[in-house]
Amino acid sequence: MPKTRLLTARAGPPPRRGRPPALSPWHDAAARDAERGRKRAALIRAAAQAFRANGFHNTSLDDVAAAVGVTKPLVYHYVGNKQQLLFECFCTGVEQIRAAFTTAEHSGTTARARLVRVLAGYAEAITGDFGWCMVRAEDLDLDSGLSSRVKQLKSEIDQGLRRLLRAGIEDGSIRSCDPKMTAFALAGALNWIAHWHRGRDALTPAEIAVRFIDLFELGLAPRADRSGRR
Amino acid sequence: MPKTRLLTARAGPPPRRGRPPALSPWHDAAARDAERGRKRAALIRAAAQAFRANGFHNTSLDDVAAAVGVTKPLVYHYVGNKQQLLFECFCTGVEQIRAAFTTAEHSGTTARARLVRVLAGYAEAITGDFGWCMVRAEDLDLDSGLSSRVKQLKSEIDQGLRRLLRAGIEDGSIRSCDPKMTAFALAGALNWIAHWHRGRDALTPAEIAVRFIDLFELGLAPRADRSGRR
DNA sequence: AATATAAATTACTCGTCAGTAAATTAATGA
DNA sequence: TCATTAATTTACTGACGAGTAATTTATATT
Repeated sequence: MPKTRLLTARAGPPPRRGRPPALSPWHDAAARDAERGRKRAALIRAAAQAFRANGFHNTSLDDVAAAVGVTKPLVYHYVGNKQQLLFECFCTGVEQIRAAFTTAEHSGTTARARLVRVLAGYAEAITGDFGWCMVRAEDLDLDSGLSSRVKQLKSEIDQGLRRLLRAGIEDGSIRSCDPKMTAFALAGALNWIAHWHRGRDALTPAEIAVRFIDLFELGLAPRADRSGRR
Repeated sequence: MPKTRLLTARAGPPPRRGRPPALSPWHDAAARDAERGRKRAALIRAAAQAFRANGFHNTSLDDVAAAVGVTKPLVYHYVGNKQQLLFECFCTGVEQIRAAFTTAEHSGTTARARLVRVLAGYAEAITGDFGWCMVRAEDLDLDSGLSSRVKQLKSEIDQGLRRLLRAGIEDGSIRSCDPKMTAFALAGALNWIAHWHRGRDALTPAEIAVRFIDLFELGLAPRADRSGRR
């Protein structure tokens, strides 16, 4: 794992880089804040990668700090503590999935078509850096406050899937089924990708999604009809 | 969680219980071995329950020992170390899934029917005490020796699913599909049950399996034909 | 009875790691 | 140029928990 070193190792603020600094204090303050945001994000991403590679409990904050070329106390400077760090990873991942929902919401005619869009975006998100944290991170590792927020976020995604399923049953694009169990099955299959997918896998996330969706839409049993074919 | 206390807390061998001891040394030796086996199994089961409840890293061996009314060093007496304990939990769970395969192997006419049998047994196993260990235990927590054995066992299950899928495509009971991705999707959906299922859930494992299998067999898209209907 | 062996305990060691206190360096602003 | 604030470090504490040594208690064997 190459050290990304997006954060400076030397003490003090980072050297100005690129264009010469405008003297407006406004600009400077904004730039500094942005810089801080970028560093924080880099830290969180590095943590997510380390957690995925070695697991949460086998990753020390020293490891995370080293991965980004920095020392542990700085981690505390950017994010409260280890739990918080995991939580941030989780949120970042969830955000991607929410984005998939909002994108799909306003696209596609039938609810099934929208659902398919969501599933594709979902698969993309799971294979990303934060997929592991979203899926494998245990809320058992978070104390009640953060744990319940995680459950809340997960539940929202679940509800989103169920809603689409119900809508599909309404508009006739989806066979009548138990929305709760079906949502669990869909999410489970997709989440599981985080367990086996590695960067150098034969299939791209998009290709994986296509095959999964084919199964979900058409099922294993052969079809005499052409219904559901695109 | 009530202490099961299947192991005695007093020092020394357990008090003879039930029928008076036959004096045959043969019988006694066998009985002692059996007793030891039962205690070992109880320990492993208690560990699996604790791991599921609190996670592997949040469960100390003191916890496990206490759960069974005993002290830590005895855990080492029965099983090598913490990793080994996790590994044993894993194996116990896998054994149930293998049983599902062998049962299904000799039943059902079409490969799809056999697959459905396997999936039902799989779902049962996942909801059991050892489901969590099978599914959520990270091989990252095991050092290379045990880790590779775990991977081996998982792979065998995966291959079993793929083989059934290929057989189904051959005999026409399953639509043509990518066996690898399909096996991943099926296993993922089922494994995920371990994440959300709790003992006091509305549906029994069997009922869950029925709904999952319905989705897998028939898909989300409405069917004009009756193919695949039972 | 005496000895060996197994079951279980108490009481310890030792490493790791999350989290913190205090110091340092640099930039920003008056 | 001086003071303030942010970024970053070094050097520490304190707890927890895996694993072990030595010991006790009971059963089995001769």
